[in-house]
Amino acid sequence: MSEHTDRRPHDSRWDRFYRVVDRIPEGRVATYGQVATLAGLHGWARQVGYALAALPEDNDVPWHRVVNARGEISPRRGSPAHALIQRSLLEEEGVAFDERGRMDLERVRWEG
DNA sequence: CTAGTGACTGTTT
DNA sequence: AAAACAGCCACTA
Repeated sequence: MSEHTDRRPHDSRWDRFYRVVDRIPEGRVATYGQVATLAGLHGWARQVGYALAALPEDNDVPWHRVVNARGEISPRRGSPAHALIQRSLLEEEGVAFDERGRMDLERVRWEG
């Protein structure tokens, strides 16, 4: 992000995550823990979710390519609709889901 | 400062 | 294999 807008405290921190998410290729996914580790912050998986939840609607970050370690889309408490949108976006990129709503991480996971 | 919360994860039931 | 537990860390009120 811009060096001039670092005044918001979380931006500099969360930007580390956004940077990593931004590198996930189309048709691939990464787990929250993976994003945290690649950002050099092992163990901050929960914060990755928190950071993504704080994204504005008009963002360029491929937030939909981040899933949980079970290979499924993490359920939202507030808006279930967003999870459905995420699944649609992934399916558009060719990511397949089984009848239980899970994807094959071995196959679609981005290794970074 | 304490307590509650969450788009998490690895371990144990 | 699914659910429950217990760590986990920053943000908010």
